[in-house]
Amino acid sequence: MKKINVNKGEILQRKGDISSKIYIVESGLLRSYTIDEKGKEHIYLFGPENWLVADNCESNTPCQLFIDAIEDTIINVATKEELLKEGPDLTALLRRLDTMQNRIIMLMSSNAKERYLHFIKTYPNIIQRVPLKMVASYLGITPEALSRVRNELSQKK
Amino acid sequence: MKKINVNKGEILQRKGDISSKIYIVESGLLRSYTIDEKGKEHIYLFGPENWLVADNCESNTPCQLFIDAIEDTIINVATKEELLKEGPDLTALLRRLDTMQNRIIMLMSSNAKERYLHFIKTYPNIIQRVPLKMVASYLGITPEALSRVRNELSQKK
DNA sequence: GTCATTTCTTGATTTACATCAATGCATAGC
DNA sequence: GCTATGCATTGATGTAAATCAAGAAATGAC
Repeated sequence: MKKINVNKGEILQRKGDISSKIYIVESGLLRSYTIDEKGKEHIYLFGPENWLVADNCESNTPCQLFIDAIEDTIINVATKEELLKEGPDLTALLRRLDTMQNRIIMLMSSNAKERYLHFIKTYPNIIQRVPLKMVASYLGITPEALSRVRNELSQKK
Repeated sequence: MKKINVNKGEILQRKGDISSKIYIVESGLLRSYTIDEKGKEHIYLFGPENWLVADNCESNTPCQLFIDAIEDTIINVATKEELLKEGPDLTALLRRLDTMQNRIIMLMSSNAKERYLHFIKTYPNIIQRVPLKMVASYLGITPEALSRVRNELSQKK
């Protein structure tokens, strides 16, 4: 488990890499994302303080996700093997599954506005720290659509 | 860890239940799903042989998912506490995370046709066993949309 | 400071999919 | 057997969000 500094913009892992690294964020902000065949970027996860960021690819298979730093970030790096040996943090693992479950349900049942409202409620601190286009990418909508949703919501107040 | 038989149509768990049960499918087919505020059903997971089906809700918080049997099914039931004590199957847990990761990426980047093609490639045996409307529900599209996709694909051949 | 690049917004248009409605086909119950 | 219920398909219409395009505003480089 090695502590390292990552500069804003630095890429830790690329899609296709064979990597079994796990990043635990101490401070700063990471993100993991894919780029699809049409060249569109989709953010899979924001990794703020205390989050664990990793691709779930099996050992020796190519990763699906890019991981980079949105802010200057301090992380602890471990290999999956190390983490498995020490006995992984089950609570964290289950919380992660819970996050993913919520995300899937949200993606299947919510429209743009509902997704945005859910996001600002669940991650109130993230929205201040990233450009809106990244929020849109996380929500699975376009920046234009997000702009209109936000506009509509501010009208109402 | 108790082995029980479940009849087709039987409901094992309802949304809102406080339950920490985990179902490991020995034979047959379970499904977990939610019903949103608009009354629409969204299938979260199909659980065929050897799959683990459970809600990831924390202990003593209400579940989000319904779980029922699509076929007559034999399952092993454990509580989360039991499973944690015995040391859970980490490989299974990671595979599950991988499945969820793929699902999220698919939901964000694929249209109806791509989702369907991905589904029949990934779960070739499921499609024979469930009504198409459940496949549609899993894919996050309507039965009508699925019907049109399938129609279009069969034209091409 | 200026200039360049990226981000955000606004409007017009298009498109994929949902919704609504009707009909055909099964399967199950009696 | 017949009737009822659920499932699948097809067509017509509606709609949320994508796409395309152009400016405005913010950010960063020098």
